[in-house]
Amino acid sequence: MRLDGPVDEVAPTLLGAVLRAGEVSVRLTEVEAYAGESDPGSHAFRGRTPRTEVMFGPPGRAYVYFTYGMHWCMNVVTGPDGHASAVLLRAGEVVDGLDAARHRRGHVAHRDLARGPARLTKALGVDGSYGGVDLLDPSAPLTLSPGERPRSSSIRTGPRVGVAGAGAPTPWRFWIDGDPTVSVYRPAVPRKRTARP
DNA sequence: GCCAGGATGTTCT
DNA sequence: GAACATCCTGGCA
Repeated sequence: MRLDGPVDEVAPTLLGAVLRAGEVSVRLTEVEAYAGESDPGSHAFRGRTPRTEVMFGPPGRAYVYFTYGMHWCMNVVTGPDGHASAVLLRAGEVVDGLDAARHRRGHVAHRDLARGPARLTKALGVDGSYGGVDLLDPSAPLTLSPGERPRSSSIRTGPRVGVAGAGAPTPWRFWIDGDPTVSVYRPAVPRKRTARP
C-alpha cells in the first residue's frame, strides 16, 4: 500500500485495511487526516519537537502519543517526505483475537471494542513503546496490511469542526457509511477550568 | 436514553 | 499554569 501521497488522498485508502498487534487484528472503519505543519490542529503545527519527531520521518511509521493523562492514540505517518502529515486511526472493528481484545477492554459490546481512538489502541495493546514502528515491515510487532477496500460510494467524509484554518488545508475525517463501529462525532468543547480548593 | 463532570500526566507557553 | 486529536460513570428523565 502506498502512503507517500497527499494525506487527504492517502487517508481514505486506509479504510478497510487491517492493523495487527500480536493476536489482535482490527479492520479500520474511521480515520482522520492531519496535514502537518500547516494544520493548526496537528501536533506538528508548532514545529519539530521530541514528541512529534516521528511525523517528520518517512511514511509508514507509527506515531503514538499519550493524552488526557490516561489514553494512547495512534497515527500512521504519511508522505510526501518533508511533510509531517499523519492519519489518526479513530475506530475499527476487531476481526481477530476477540478474546484478547475483550480481556483488555472488559465486558463491552463487540462494536465498542475499538470504537474510538483510545479504545482502538487499548484493544490492540498499543502504547508508547510502539512509537516509530515501521508498520509495513511484516516482522514488526505492529503491522498494517491492505484489506478489502470498501466501495468508494460507501465512504463518507466531513470537515473537522472546531478548527478554523482560513487558507490552510482542511483536515478531514473519513469513515465507512453505516458501519456500527464508527465513533460518534462530538465537536470539541472548551474545557472548564479545573477548580482547586 | 442523554448530559455533565472528573480522571490524570505530558507538552508547551 | 493551561490545554489536550478521550473515556467512563453517575444522575436524571
